[in-house]
Amino acid sequence: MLDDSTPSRDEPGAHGDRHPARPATLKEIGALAGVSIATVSKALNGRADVSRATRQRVQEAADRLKFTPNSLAQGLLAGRTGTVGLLTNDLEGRFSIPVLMGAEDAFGAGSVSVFLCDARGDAIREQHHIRALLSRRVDGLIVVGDTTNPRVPLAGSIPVPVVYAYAPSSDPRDMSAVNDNVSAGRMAAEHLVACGRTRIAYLSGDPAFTAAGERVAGARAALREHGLDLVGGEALYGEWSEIWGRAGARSLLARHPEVDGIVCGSDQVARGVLDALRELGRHVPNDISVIGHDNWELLVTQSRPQLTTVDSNLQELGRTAARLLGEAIDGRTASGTHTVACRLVVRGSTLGAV
Amino acid sequence: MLDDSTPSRDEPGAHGDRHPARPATLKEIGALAGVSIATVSKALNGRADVSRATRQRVQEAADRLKFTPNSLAQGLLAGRTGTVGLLTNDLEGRFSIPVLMGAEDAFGAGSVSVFLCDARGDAIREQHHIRALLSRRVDGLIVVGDTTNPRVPLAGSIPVPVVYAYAPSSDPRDMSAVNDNVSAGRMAAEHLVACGRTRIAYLSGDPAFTAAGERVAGARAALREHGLDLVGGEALYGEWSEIWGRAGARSLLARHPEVDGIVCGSDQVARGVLDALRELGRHVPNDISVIGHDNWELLVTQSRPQLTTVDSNLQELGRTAARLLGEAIDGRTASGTHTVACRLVVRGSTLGAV
DNA sequence: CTGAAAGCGCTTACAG
DNA sequence: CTGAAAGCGCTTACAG
Repeated sequence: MLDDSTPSRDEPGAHGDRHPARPATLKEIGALAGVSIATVSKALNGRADVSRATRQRVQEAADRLKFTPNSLAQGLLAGRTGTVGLLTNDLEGRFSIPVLMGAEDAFGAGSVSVFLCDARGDAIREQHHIRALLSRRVDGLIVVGDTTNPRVPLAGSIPVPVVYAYAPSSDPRDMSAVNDNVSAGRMAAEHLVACGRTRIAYLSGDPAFTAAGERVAGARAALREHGLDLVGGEALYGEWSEIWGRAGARSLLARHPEVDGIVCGSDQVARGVLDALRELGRHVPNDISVIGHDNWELLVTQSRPQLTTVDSNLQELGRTAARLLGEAIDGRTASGTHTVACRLVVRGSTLGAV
Repeated sequence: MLDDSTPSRDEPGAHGDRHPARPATLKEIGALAGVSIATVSKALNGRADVSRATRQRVQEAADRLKFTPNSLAQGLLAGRTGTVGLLTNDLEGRFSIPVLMGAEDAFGAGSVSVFLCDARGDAIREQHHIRALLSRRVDGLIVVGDTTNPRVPLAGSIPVPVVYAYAPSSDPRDMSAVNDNVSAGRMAAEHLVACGRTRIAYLSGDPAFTAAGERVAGARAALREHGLDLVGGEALYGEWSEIWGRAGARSLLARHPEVDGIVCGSDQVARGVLDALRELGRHVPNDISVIGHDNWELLVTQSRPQLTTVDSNLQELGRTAARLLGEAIDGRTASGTHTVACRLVVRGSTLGAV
């Protein structure tokens, strides 16, 4: 019988001996329950061949000692650690955290833990992190880009599966999980057309980003299907900023005052456009409908009016990356680029347009 | 002699056999170099008592096999894993990532790896993550709050040191690393006074946040030292949003048109204030100087003019948290609340004020 | 200077 | 149903 009145070895006063004994081991549980460590292991792992009575006795002893199995030892035996590395360059955490969350979901909370490493755009630091992660025997790696541009694959031969998220690997044989920016652009233009807009212009971002051109291409394709083309014949490129959005909108409206819809390459650009239109006395959405990309909370909910946008579903992207990685770890490799759809989020900047 | 012309067992074609043999072990290196694993271990770990010749032979063999030591095995022996858990509720990653970066710096990249877990404000999920982390035998835990409000300490007796970052633990005996919001508020007001402002108002954020009141208290203290008080006698509270910033500014200016400086509880509020002032025809900084808090890149660089603000030094906060945790892990516990200073960042919204 | 042995905490055949 | 033994990959006294 376990004597519950005896204070357990692991229950110090709340703030007295704060880090008491090292964690309990199978051996100690075995001693307390009067069985061998092999039996403790089986009992705790729910193996069939343990008597009910023994199993219960072991369980009680384990609870008494606040037993937590040592994953290191388990990992050493199993040849698998249940850990993955998430490598990012994302200084602001805008992409990494949603991707991390999606990955946690997909892996099933608890069964897999994620090492997050920020390389800060530094190749040396990236190498350090990779070495450390491999030394910790992660089962796989997710590399999150800070832009949608393809990136060079990790250097050297990595002995575990790697999935590139957001930014694909430039090697098509690698596994990548990315947004479908073409259909995102299509989605944006379709929505403006559905709002009854026919004189639609495009204010894009930095042309050095593949996402910029892809979104424009999608939008133009959609317009063509409706017998339309972009006002001015071309998208205007600048940078991913409100400043550019404001300047671009002024310039656009000066040349093409007839515009009744503007697709913006990002929410930042769109936010600038909204401010400029307000100052030009153009009403959104009555005179002009505006739509952005990204669904960046801070920008879209605080603008006047709130901004309709195309969400990148980053969390879903993370889930997809994690799923791919999981399959590869299990030997069912699905190489190549996997696409995650975006999602229209309608708000005041297009809603109620006449 | 090692024969370099023989392809090593670990060099598959770039995309052929992608995940070749499991990683090399000391045993394999020993076999290749013709020594025992004990000697391999000593040679690779730079122990003194190994002959130069042997050490070199071992090193060559290790390089040949692309040896990476198994941290799990090392951790099992050492009773230390060189890992810490970072527990956050920060959906946007705005705080977690800078804190993570600071922690990586303080720990020294490579020597410590960080598990990042997002509890998403869910106590159950937090428990799951803690169990998983303890199972992985992290050496310590950093708990990052998503607000500056004190939080309840982790439930149960955690067998490793815990440092609370950004949000302190409500138990003063715990280790916490937080901003000094009082002196941040003081800093903001001092700066406006230094700019020659004398009719200074305060537009705060959500009064439910301790940071709101602390910043106000600091600002008032600074003003009093200059024989000033807040215009209107009190700070105006609302929420942490541009919408409130716009509304608050209008209301403030209607009642106190003489205002020549506005301290804002956050950059979001300040951004709203800037927009409202512009629409009211008040020039910033000539008529009115405006200062915010947080130095949130997206907000401060895209506003008109750019926003002077008080940076929270989150990365430094992360370094401090990591340093505290490191000391606690080494047994040199420094309990209590440790404060990280903020930093004034001057931009156009106060610069050049007449 | 080198190596055999014990052991970190666990799991898994294999006997009993 | 239970346990002794081997072993995952490594480090560390301890002999030689």
